[in-house]
Amino acid sequence: MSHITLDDVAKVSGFSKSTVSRVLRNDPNVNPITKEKVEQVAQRLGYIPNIVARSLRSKKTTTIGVVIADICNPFFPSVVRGVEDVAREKGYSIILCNTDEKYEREKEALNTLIQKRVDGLLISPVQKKFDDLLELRRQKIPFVLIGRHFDPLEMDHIVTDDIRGAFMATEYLIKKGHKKILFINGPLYTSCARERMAGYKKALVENNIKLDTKLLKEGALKMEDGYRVIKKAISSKLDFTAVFAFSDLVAFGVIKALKEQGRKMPDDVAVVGYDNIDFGFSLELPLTTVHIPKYELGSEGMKLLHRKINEKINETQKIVLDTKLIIRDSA
Amino acid sequence: MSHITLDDVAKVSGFSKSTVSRVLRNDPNVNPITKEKVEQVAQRLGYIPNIVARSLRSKKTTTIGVVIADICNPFFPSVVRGVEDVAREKGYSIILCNTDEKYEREKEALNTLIQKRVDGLLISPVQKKFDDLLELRRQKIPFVLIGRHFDPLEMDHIVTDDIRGAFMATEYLIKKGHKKILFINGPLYTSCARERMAGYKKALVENNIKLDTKLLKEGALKMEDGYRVIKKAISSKLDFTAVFAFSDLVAFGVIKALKEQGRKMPDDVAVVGYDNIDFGFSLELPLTTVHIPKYELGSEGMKLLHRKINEKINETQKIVLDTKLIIRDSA
DNA sequence: TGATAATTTGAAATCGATACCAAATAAGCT
DNA sequence: AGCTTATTTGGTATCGATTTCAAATTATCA
Repeated sequence: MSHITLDDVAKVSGFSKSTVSRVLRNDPNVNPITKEKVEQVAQRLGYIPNIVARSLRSKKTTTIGVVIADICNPFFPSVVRGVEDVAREKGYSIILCNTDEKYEREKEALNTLIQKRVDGLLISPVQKKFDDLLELRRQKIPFVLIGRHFDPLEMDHIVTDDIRGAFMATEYLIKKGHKKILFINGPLYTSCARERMAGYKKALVENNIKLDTKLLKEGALKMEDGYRVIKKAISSKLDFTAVFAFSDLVAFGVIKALKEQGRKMPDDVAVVGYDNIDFGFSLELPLTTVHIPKYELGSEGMKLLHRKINEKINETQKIVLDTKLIIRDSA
Repeated sequence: MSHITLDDVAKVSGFSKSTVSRVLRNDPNVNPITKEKVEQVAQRLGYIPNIVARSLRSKKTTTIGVVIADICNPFFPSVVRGVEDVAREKGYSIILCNTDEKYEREKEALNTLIQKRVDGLLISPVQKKFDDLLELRRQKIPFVLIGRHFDPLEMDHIVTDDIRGAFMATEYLIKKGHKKILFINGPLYTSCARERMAGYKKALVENNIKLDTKLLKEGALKMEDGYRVIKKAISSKLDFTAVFAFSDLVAFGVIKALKEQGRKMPDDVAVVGYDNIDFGFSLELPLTTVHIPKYELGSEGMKLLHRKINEKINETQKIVLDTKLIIRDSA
């Protein structure tokens, strides 16, 4: 006795495979009495449906792929949690893949996910290239981008209003009297870095502050990056009174470097982060930051994906969630 | 043209399905010249193997289930990352499920994972009941418990030495002169809470300190729990000079409450946490804590699972990883 | 009551691969 | 050359469900 199959249930209950299948799928076209009988037999035999077989025939796996940079980046757990909650509710499981911000890894992940025939994908794309995404489109596999988007490519996505987020952060610093705001931005191949740059510049322009390109740094993703930039800035005597960091993680590095250099926060240097990750509040000086609705990014993204999978929506859906400034003590 | 199948590749290349299948699986029993030809055709047609079909026949899905309490609990991302890295390397994908520490959710998760025919499971069990795990065993599905274990049940697991961890933490506090150490433990249905309790008591005994049950609290899992316990302890004038918390998360709550009550750390009250999560260092006063090798818990757990799946190991494997005390400033 | 429609059931084909065994071909050796 | 063995290939059954379409049964109503 290897495993009880639908066949076994059919034989024992005396009904056909078709009928048994209908019962187990809760197909309404079946006599309640029959249903009852079949269910009892299934129960008694300890029948466990084989979803692999079902998937092969029905061409649905009730599984979706979630491709992110790194679950250890405190930005992502909430996103993934949002996805999983909605996915579970709708009957999907999620396969999680980390790319470490490497295009090749993203491509590999998408490949196996395609081969495993996931019903759809939620992707926080690396954005160094996008051939792999075009391939998804060619395969007609529904997918939704999370947190980043490719502007001219007309792909479904859910993002946050980063122009506004960066604008608010920068303007807040300006209103506090800062004119020399060091902007440690992320890699410019990401849409969010480009948009935050736009927000930063917009705030400067509207407040008649001339852009100083020496105050623009890019490519920061991790704590070390923030740390390194500050160390270098200080050793090269760069003049700045405030720092706007690409992420809270980067801001943490900034704060660490500042502390080591004996610069006081927020008096010597004001610091504003981005993301509003947990524990940003538990710093020596709670971090002022721009809040991103991370959970909603995931949950709403999954809802959109679900619609994409089940309804035939042709137009590209673009969702933009609001950001908001969280004022605490670091600026 | 819906999708290119192995059949199509066979027809176009002129070889049989069997041969084509062998080529695509890298079976060595095939003429290199044939292999070359078939691969070219597959490439040209844009053939994408259907792993669902393969899984049905081969009874292997190259997918494993990962069941944890909550990816948003900062303890888990590293664990999951460790799992995923090794899994990917060995050719597996991971399906992630959150249980929120609820038995019913765990049971549901295991059910769908069984139905999806995962090759194995990594589980951080809720431990309120374990019928679902016995069912896994009955189904002969390999699984490894992570971070928690059921002592008399002889199940494979990978855990940390929590008796020693709690012992070290407690003894450290004692050596610092503390005699009244409030122990805010986790729920006693978890093996780790019970072991930490044992470590705590052992340290007291070895140092001739009488156990005061009023200093024992249990059931704490989240920040709020730590916060609440301290508030209540202080309002009821409980006498303590140190706190040993079940987790860093709980310790954060403790610290918050302490701060609100105007008690200084570490002079009025010393605090020690557990887990050594990221950002524990970035507190006002960096947190003294017990380090758990989270990544290794995941990666080694996955390695063990892989062996369990591929070799027929009958004896139960129990792995115990070392904990270590991280001395910082909070105690 | 008899014709028609609705409900319920079943038989067979199918999803796309792998497994198993047999056949064909090539290689090795006395 | 002739026989044995190794290598390579092919045919068919199979994994375990769903789908499609037809048949049987029951219900509806003039």
